Amino acid sequence: MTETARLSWKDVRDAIHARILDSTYGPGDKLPKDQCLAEQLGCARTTVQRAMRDLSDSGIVERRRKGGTHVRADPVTRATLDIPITRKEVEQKGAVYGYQLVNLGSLEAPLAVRTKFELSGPTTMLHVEALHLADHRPYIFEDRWVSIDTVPEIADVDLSVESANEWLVRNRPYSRCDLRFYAIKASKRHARLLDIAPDEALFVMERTTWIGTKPITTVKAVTTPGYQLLTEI
Amino acid sequence: MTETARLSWKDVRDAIHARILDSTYGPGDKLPKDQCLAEQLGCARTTVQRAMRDLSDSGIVERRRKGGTHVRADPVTRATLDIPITRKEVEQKGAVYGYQLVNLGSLEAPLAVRTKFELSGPTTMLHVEALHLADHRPYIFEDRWVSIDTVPEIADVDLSVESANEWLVRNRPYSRCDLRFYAIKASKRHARLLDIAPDEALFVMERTTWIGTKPITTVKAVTTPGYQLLTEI
DNA sequence: TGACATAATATGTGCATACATAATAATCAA
DNA sequence: TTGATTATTATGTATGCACATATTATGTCA
Repeated sequence: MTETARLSWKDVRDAIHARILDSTYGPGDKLPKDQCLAEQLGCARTTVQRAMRDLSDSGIVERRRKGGTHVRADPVTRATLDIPITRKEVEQKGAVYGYQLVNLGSLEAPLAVRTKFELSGPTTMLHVEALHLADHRPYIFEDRWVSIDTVPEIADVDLSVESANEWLVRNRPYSRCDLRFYAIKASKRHARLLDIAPDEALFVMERTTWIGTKPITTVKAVTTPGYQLLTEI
Repeated sequence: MTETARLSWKDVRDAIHARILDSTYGPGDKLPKDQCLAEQLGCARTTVQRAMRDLSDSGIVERRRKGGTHVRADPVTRATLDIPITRKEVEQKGAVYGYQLVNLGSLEAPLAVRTKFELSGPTTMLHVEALHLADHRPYIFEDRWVSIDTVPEIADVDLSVESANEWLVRNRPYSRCDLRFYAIKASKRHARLLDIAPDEALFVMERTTWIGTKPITTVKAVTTPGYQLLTEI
């Protein structure tokens, strides 16, 4: 009944977060310095530091050397997205995964692709179009360009059997990844491939990856109507 | 020329990451234990721990007590999304921000809303529809429900002047937030409000927030054609 | 006054150490 | 063989301390 267990950094984080939530410290306010909070709460400064890093990662506070710690004045909604391999995603839902190569060829990358990769000159790339199926129905149509320079081994992969999505993600780790999400109206070709009505609204996920400064792949994943992307809870 | 500067945890992280990238350790492989890596690299275990936590947060490795550290067998694309206040987003683009209240009323929350909040009984909530403008053109249409129980002060806010988006985010921090993204076909009402053609494909962001277990607000932000959501670089 | 060097300061990092915790492996009883 | 108990082990956490680094505040000189 005298001393309870020592404080964990999560306790400290929650204590500080609670003070922000109950407006003890409002948006833009400066928080006491680590050392001070450590004394107030009865722990080491290292523990406060650990807690603060978490709050900072979550976008709740901002820290600057010498400047101190402030509650973010313009809060942002910060979330972490996990995009799994499509096969895993389908299996996760309890559906049967299927894969179907639609089109494959080595050709000049269009300007849009070169722009994504920040390439200037003309470049030949591998173009792969494929369907991912869930329970034998179209699920996602992927339109992919792969850098032959960076990933020459892709030529030896039988893309009619194994999806480029899976092979690349397993064999070609990346060091940089850009994502973008938007909506498009289904073209006639999309409608035919995905077996839906034309003019349907489709959710699109675009992903571009590099290893160092060298481009690996860029893929446009066109989902079927009803598809939703959720954040982790 | 004997001893260089001591290793930073970022150096250690990059060294380990490099070994994963060059397939010294492939997907699913077990990594040496922290202590061992610390000796190999010439630093304290704490430093390896710090590096490993970062790799773990990035989804590159998985760690389990006693089980050790493994390179993720099923890599996921993990990214952090920042969704700012809409006004800030518009101003960031160098456009003039505008706001326009479309509809306001206190009424019975529909089932879809109650489901999102995991509420069982009938509940009266504040329903707010508003337009965010960029350079005097419609930018985002927001369809929002606010819990009057949790946020009674919302009744005193003049929502014809200040957006609920901004007031809530500044005055009502949340402890939990769910996000979902998808595409819809513009209804006639959407078309009229957003000044676009009907049947256009629109990108939608839905956000639901709680404080503890108490619901705060759920909002469906319907964007105009061409809108793209990007990850941070 | 303004430019530039200098001091002060809050956060960031590295390390040694001790102990906590979770998950596995080993052990032993029934 | 099975099932419960116990030991082992790799990661996780807390602490004190010293020093690094970035940034602000101060002071100095032209």
